[in-house]
Amino acid sequence: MPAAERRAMILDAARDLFGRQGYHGTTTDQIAKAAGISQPYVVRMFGAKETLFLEVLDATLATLVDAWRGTLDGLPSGADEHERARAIGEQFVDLAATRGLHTMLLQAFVSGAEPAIGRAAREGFLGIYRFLRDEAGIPDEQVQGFLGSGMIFSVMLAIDMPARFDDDEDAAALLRATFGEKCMQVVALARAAA
Amino acid sequence: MPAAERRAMILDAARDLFGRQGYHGTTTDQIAKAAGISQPYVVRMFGAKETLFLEVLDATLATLVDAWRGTLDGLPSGADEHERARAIGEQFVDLAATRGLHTMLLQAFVSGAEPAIGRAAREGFLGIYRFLRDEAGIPDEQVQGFLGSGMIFSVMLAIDMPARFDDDEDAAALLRATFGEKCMQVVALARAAA
DNA sequence: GTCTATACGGCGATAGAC
DNA sequence: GTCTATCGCCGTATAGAC
Repeated sequence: MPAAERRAMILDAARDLFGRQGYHGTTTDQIAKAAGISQPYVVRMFGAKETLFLEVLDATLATLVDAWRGTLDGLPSGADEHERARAIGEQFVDLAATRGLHTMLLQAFVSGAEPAIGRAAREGFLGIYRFLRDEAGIPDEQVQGFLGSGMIFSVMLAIDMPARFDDDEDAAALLRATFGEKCMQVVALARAAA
Repeated sequence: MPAAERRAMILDAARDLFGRQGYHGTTTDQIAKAAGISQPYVVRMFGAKETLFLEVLDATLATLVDAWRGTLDGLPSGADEHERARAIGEQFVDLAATRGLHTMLLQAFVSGAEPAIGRAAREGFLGIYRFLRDEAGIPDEQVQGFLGSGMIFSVMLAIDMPARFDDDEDAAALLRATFGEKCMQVVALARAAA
């Protein structure tokens, strides 16, 4: 198999595993097994586990921003900032289909104790902010609400709250409170991705 | 030293370290050194690293909820839901003085791959929701905004964004966008805690 | 391009003394 | 209540063959 294709497979498997278990909680052997190759080959291909994590982070951010660009391009040119925010907000939720995307970002944000990861995570967050401000044209007053709802969605995925919707009354109430009318849709999407 | 006091010291040291480095990224030896005792004694006292993490999580949630109760008690009895939300929101930021509190919670939320931690994290999140709803009387419509801004604050601490306020224009813009008027105060608090 | 074998360090946990 | 010594496992990384 050509190296480029192999890399993509490894990056996909690694995003899912790093997203669920974090940087230190994931072994290169788990990633290798998920990608169907040997552990030393994973290390050989990326040099070190940390480099792999950083490449996964870059790829994940690129996937997110590319998807948002596509969403904005598909919008009628007269769309105002609320419509744009709503559209990319929905796209963010839909990206749950890309397994591990949201949790991978969250894991990067909490792995700042590794200096290189901390730098990349900070820079990645700033890249998202710049995109919202400069490309999506979201005014600063709306940024907090947008980022906040994205964070809540990501954390809900991380703690697998949507799985408890049917069994736990409070879980259902919380999901309704945080996602409002879109609750059922979000829960369905999250479950399909899990 | 009496066991109870020793426990409290270990729990404090562990909260800080787990908060910065996560469950898998923190060793029982680091915690022992921070608490000034030997590594086997840490394990002996809590049985296992996982038990220690779960106890730290419980203690951290208790600290948060107790602080919030105190805040609500100090409010004039006529305070409406917006005043109550504002008061406990400020208290949440002030709790940055309790080193590692916010990041510890975040770390618990992303460590759900360990079954016992996942359960405790989910239950902890629900406990926070119940407190907001039943004790603080925050209506469901306000819950998303409240939780969202709390998440953003916690993530900003985790990636050490406040430290970049002076040097990075975009970091400053992001912090202003997410914290508004309270930005300077929040940045100062976050830095004092770091 | 991919594997097997393996070195090496580190970590959680146990044993047992004081 | 607290320590030292230590076991055994696991994880990353390297060497080197095919």
